[in-house]
Amino acid sequence: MKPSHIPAPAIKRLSLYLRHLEACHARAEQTISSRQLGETLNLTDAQVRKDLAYFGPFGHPGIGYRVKDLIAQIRRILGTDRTWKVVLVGAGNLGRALAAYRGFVAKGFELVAVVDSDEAKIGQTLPGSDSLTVLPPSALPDLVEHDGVRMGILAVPAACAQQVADQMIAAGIKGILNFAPVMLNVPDDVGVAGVDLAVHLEQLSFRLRVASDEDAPDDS
Amino acid sequence: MKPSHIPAPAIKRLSLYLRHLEACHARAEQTISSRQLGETLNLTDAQVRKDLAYFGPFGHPGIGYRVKDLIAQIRRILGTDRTWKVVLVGAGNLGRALAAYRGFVAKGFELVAVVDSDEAKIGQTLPGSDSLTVLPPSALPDLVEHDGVRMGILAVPAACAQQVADQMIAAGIKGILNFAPVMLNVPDDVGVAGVDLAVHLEQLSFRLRVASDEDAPDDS
DNA sequence: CTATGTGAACAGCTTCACAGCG
DNA sequence: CGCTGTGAAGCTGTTCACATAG
Repeated sequence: MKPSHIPAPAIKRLSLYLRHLEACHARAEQTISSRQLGETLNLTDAQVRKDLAYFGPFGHPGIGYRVKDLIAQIRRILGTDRTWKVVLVGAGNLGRALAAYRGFVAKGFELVAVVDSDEAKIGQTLPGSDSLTVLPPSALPDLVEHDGVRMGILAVPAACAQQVADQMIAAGIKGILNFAPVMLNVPDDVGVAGVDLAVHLEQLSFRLRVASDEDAPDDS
Repeated sequence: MKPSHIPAPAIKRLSLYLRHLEACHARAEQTISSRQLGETLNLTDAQVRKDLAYFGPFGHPGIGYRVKDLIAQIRRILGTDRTWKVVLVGAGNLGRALAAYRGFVAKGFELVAVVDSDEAKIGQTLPGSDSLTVLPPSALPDLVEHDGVRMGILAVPAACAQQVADQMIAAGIKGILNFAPVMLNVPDDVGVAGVDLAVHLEQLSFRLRVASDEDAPDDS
């Protein structure tokens, strides 16, 4: 039986396993052991086995995991065995880049629309993307109801992020990938993942500061 | 005395505290209690106090924390009281957007150079940025030694990410913000923070899949 | 003999509860 | 009183060690 509660970090690692498994599959490898899968990602073999065992007995004692099967299983678990339609909200610098960035297109996500509240941008066609035209925010409800969009990427300035997020939620969007450096307030049934560049850079800064210098360590 | 080991999650929250404190400062608020600071970020007051107390007794019993002072302290802890010079490596879609994106410029980081190995891109001037010209990878050692660059943002295709990271490390870069969907192999004295869009989207996908209970619950 | 799946031991992070200070 | 700083308790996630299967 599966545990009712699965650690959040385990879900994150599932994505990493999938990434590596896809690389193995491309190299035509048939099976992989928990040890092999773990050492690429600096994890113990026990960690890998436990993560996978949360979801089912996918392995074969004495053999390991069949790469092809495990890919299919993890995709099913993560929900990327289907394709999720995604709307990009915000056509500023960051938004335009994300529209042109194809890194996630082949991985179960499809960018089907771009929305911006700036009158001047509405109607523009974004270069690099599949000729996506910038739509007004009023198009959001239709995208959800008619086009089956469930997820949105939020790439607007911090000052209006919460307000725009509210519009997205009101339209029926259930998952938001937030690039604005603010903590979004959302209902329980809406998922938020935050990507804050400043936070990441600050983490690095902290590591470098303690590693390299100690001219002014601090107090006493 | 301060504990020799500080939990990594605490460092991450420090960035979030800083973000909120800056907002408070902009609203001319003088002091803030651990409870107030915590409830904006969905954290307990004890959590906030413990995080801050790892680094020193910044609070004042009966009053709380002085916003201005705490901002200065956290900046000092994170190392963003100085400005870090950053090089962007990779002038593709994502790289160009990051160059134009000003979200982190005012927060202690300054983009001073852009590097790409594509001959066709070298010499180009990126729009939106401060007239940065794309340099060849051979410029990296000079940027580190002469210009004081310590950190790099890696925005190149997955296939060459490790190789390019090795060049950066060889040049003396000590912190890498990695946008490529691969696990980088680096020495202990180099810090890596990864931003993987596919991983984040997959986390959302998982949440949505389980939230919207469905047709094929799982295995047997 | 190899490699999985898993209860038990362990470690690390968070919350609690209270002493102490303004 | 209000609020911080902090040992102690509690909980969650990771590692260990072994039974089990091929």
